[in-house]
Amino acid sequence: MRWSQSLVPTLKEDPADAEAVSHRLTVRAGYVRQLAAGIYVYLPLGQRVMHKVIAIIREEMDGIGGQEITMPVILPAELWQQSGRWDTIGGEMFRLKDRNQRDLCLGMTHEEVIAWLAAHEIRSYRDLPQIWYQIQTKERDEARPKSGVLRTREFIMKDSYSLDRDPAGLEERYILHRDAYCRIFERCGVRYHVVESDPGMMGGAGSHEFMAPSDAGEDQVALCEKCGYAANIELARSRAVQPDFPAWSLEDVPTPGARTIAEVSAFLTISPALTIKSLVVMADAGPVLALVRGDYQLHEKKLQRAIGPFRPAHVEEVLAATGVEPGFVGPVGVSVRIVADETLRTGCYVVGANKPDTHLRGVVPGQHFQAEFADLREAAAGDACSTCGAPLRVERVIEIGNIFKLGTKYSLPLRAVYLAENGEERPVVMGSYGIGPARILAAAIEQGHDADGIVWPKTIAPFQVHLLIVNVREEALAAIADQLYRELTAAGVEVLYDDRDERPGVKFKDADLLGMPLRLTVGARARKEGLVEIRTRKTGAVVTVTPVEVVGRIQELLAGL
RNA sequence: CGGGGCGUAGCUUAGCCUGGUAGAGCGCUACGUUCGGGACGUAGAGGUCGUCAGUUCGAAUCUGACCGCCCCGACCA
Repeated sequence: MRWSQSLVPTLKEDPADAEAVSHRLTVRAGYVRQLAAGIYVYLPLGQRVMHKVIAIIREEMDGIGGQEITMPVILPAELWQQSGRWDTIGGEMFRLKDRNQRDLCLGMTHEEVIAWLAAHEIRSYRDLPQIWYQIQTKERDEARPKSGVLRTREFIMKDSYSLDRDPAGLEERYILHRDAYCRIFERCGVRYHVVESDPGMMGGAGSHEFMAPSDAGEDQVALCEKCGYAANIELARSRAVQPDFPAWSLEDVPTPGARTIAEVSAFLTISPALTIKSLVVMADAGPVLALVRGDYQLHEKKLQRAIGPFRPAHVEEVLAATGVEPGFVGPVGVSVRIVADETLRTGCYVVGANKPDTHLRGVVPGQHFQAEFADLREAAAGDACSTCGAPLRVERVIEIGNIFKLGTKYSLPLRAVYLAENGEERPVVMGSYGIGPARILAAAIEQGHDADGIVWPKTIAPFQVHLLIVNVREEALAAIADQLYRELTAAGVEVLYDDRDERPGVKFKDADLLGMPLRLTVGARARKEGLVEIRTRKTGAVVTVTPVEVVGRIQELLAGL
């Protein structure tokens, strides 16, 4: 591709509204433009990256027997009413009416359509198993689009769905997908972890997420280096390291003005691990007191699993439930439901005394108050792995793929059933599997960049070679560069040919910014000594070769990347 | 949805507090010089200062409403 005839609008300065590295670089290097919050145009270079990622995904999906189809973006409400998700999914679903006032929505995922299709077309156990997939635009009215192409309201997704006779079949299809996903992310050159995850609104019996380590990520995972345990922090299990508990006897201690755990532990000069954090929340059935050890964070999803939907209590509600303002609330002597984190089964703690400016020291759970116990705390770095005991690491990540065992959650309401060998009618057992190509693009940049710009993995770079002619007006140079462009292209190497009439500095800066794996420079040395330079973007290593050697050396260098 | 910030030329922005007809750098056009790490000169084009209403003799500037964008949180594939 000749740059002089292409749309590659690079910017000298960072766009004012971009913060994440991948956001800044995709905009500056001319890969994308933002049309509205969470809505993007892919320019030619961005489009080429997406094509490459998608081609890899398609190969691997076809490789496990996937059959590509395309489902509609506009969907009738009835399907979603049948599965129940018309009501359970909130503002995230774009909804509209047609000219006859019929309810429609824009597709955010396609389990319902797949179940509908299966209900119509699958009749016998002989028709199973099946893997159907599509690579198509999804629409989700995200509450908060952010970080460029990482979280958008419209995005391409590869979603696939497996149909099986029974859970054993689902397990097979699930493993096939897991392994295919590993190959996809490896081929795309992104680092990732496979972690246990929360099925969330998808429902079902189990799920994993594919997580690319990056500071720009929205999720966190807990990892055990020793035994390989890996889980989203939303459900990660771990064992707290127990402090040495002093032999306190039960007594009130004055703590004037000390409300937060930090203030109380500093005032009493004790470790936060010797305190209990008491939080009042309002559940459907009324107030609940949730307890975690002072040095831990309450994980709201875990609490929700334990008590159902809730919200933080207002000050008046805290007063009504405990008789004291937030800051001095504790579990002793209150009459509300108490749910405590597992960590608190043993020990001796300082808690709020439910009296102003007072805490209670020497509280022993089970003796001074009764509680239900559940896993409520967020796993933290340094916790012991619940499987092997080694210390856990916590890492920030970008979710680039996920796999769900759905079971019969959608096949039952949508009547996707088949006739078994023995004549029995049975529900199809489903799985669903997603990958976000744009997140692979962004994760690759987050993981591969330096101060000068992007450093693409060769497999998803828009071009392998950035051919740079230092001065297009020198005919001798132009002749050499044109010739190299033709030869490389003929040899099947993808070349971005910077044939613009720009000064060398501009071209070098842009080459670094765009991030192609190899840069081929035709400049003064070509004129004087008949030599051209090949520079590896990642390492900066330069080799000097004669023009006739170029194609061979380029292929060699690419093979080595 | 709650909190914070910001909307001035294609991009990055000054001016706003203290009202008096809008400025810079980059980019763009033309010509000349220059040509291996974001050159220089000369001459140009380009702005309903987000929108609407109000205050005022006069509003980019003050007030209100609305719209849009970013960040934190909530929510969530």
